[in-house]
Amino acid sequence: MAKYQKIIDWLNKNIDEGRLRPGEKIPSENELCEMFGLSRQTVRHAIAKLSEEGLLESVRGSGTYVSDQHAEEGKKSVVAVVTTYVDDYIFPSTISGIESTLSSKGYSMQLSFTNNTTGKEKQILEDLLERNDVAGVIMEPVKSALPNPNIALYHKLMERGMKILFLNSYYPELDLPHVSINDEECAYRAVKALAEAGHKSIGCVLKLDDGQGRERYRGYLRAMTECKLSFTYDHVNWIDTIDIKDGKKALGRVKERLNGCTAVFCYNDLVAGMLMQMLQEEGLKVPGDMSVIGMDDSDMAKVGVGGVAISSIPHPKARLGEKAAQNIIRMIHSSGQFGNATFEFAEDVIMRDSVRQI
Amino acid sequence: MAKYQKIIDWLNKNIDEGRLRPGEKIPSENELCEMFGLSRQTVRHAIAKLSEEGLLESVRGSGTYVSDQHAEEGKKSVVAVVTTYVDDYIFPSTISGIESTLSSKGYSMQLSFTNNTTGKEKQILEDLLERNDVAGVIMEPVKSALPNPNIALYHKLMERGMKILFLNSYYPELDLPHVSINDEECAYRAVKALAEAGHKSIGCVLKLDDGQGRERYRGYLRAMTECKLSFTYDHVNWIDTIDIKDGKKALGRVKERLNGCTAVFCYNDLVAGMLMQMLQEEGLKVPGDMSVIGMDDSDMAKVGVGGVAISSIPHPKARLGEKAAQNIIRMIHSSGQFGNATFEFAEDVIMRDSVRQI
DNA sequence: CAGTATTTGTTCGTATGTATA
DNA sequence: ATATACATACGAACAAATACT
Repeated sequence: MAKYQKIIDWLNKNIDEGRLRPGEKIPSENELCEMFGLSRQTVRHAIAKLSEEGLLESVRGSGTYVSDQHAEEGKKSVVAVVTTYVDDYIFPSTISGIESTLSSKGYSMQLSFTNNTTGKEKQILEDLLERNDVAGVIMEPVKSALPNPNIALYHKLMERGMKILFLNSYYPELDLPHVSINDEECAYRAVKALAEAGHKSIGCVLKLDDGQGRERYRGYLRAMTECKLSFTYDHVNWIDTIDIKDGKKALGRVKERLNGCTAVFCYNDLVAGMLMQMLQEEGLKVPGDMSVIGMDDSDMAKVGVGGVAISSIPHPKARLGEKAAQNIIRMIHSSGQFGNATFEFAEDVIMRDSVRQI
Repeated sequence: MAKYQKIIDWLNKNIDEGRLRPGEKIPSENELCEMFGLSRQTVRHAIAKLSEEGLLESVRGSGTYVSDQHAEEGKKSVVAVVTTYVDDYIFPSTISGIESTLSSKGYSMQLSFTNNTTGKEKQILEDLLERNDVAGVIMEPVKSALPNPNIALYHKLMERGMKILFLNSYYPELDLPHVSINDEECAYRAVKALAEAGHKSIGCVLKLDDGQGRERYRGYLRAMTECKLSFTYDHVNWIDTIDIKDGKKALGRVKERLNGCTAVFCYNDLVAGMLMQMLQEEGLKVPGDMSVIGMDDSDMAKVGVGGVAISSIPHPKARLGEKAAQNIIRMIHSSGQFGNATFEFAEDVIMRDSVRQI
């Protein structure tokens, strides 16, 4: 190893461990020469290297000082925001909430999409590893219910001190904070609302490839158990993202599996709407024959399908984004340790036409 | 001036002026020593400085080479995208189109919002001036119909070689390319469609504070002239962004000014929808008493107001974003000169319930 | 305030090691 | 194998800015 590298290591170590604090003067070149038994040229080479990195700043006639943290933070004013894809009704508000909060605190936002594929996620994470101007990441997990092949990359980012906050869901393998809705609690409230309306046999249609589906399933189960309703796995329907795009095809099976149910809890309003449309086309009435409840309180829920407005649980949208941005900024400012930045929203059901009181 | 600075200047000049091309070997350290009559340390110091900047790369045992352009571009792989605000129906698709195209070419997207205020625009432009990792900007103008106080900042950016492409509209003061819909042509087609349906007295409701309103007004005028319809300025209604948020209040005046019209061309579907709602509430029938045509082909147009689907001109949304991203990349790659990167989309009217055939 | 010591900035010279052509 | 060219390292000197007495 080169001799100057030893000086670099020594300085790095002392700065890291707090023996040399920001603004403090490091030993003079001649002192370092004696300490290491090296020539001044070599010492100067080491100092030059660290100065290039911005860790040290020399003042002629005075000395060499450890850079202010502040000066370093000024350069790292970008927060990367990575989401899966763009939907029309939640994404715009959330992203707007994130951006307005970030920009009011002097940060700019870099936005990427994973298209919900781990390949693209990998590419984005590798890019983040190479960049040194990104202070933090707000990340929406990719297929968070399935084992993720990019966990090692997250660990690398964490080792480099990158602040990471998950949005909407989280990877159980990583001990990192998240900001999301409390999917379990929301699902619980939705199903409980159906039970309180007098329904005994309640099915569900959930998404299987993200953690939100998993959590909502847990909430469904808790409500069913607590309300002492009989639970049959026959009434549990799992669909995935592709099914949602295909639409009716995938929902054909669903109708059969809801046989005997008087109510169904749907993953979101989009699924609820598609289901209602299918039921109506087959001559069944909502809520007469089947009560339906969704999530997100989208425009579709308000307008309704076939004139039947959909009961739903509101999504905090803009507030979710603001909270996520606030928390990533807190994490960035607090060096090393920070309080728990996890936050979960839970809203109450908005009852509309699609649920029948028995 | 330090002697090593002379070497740096000489090298910079030769690289700038193309005498030393990317990939080429610069004179060896010893050659430079002789050329400048300086010691090898001094020459090495100069080379080290430039290597830190990424302009030179030394290979032990071989020589020092001018960095590939490619290696330099690798660092400037951020495209800033600045839009006014987030709406629910055009923005998501457009931004998604931009991001997917940028990311497929190895660029990442930094997104900011001006909230349609010149103050925020100024702040963003100043930030861009300080940053040196941004290769290009896709910019949606702020209130593009009014004189812009930030033109000087745009000139500064241009002087620094920043590639700038405008989206949706443009500043007439600046000779810069834009990607947008052809507002003039689209408005022309919409109004012509009304004329071809037999309408003689056609009004309009347009937005006054952006260039799109101005262009659509020109299209309205051209259609009226070409179809030899009588034009009265009484039938021209100007509203601004705040009116749209206020909703009905501002449209009260509009109804009076449309007196005598049998059809009206609206700035977009949102305005068309609000107008239709107001007319319906006052007992007037669409299209019986008044035919309405909008723009953007939003969900609202498809679903309709009071069961009346709105005729509209489609917005290319995702394609607009893709085109903008493609063109900014073209501009970035072509050093200095580039072909005209301006592109305008023009779509055909989609006729629905809201226009009556006379 | 002046003078001196300290500290970094610049430049010269020299030497050895190591990768490449 | 040799010459070339970069990488690392040491020694020395003076200049310029700062700090201290």
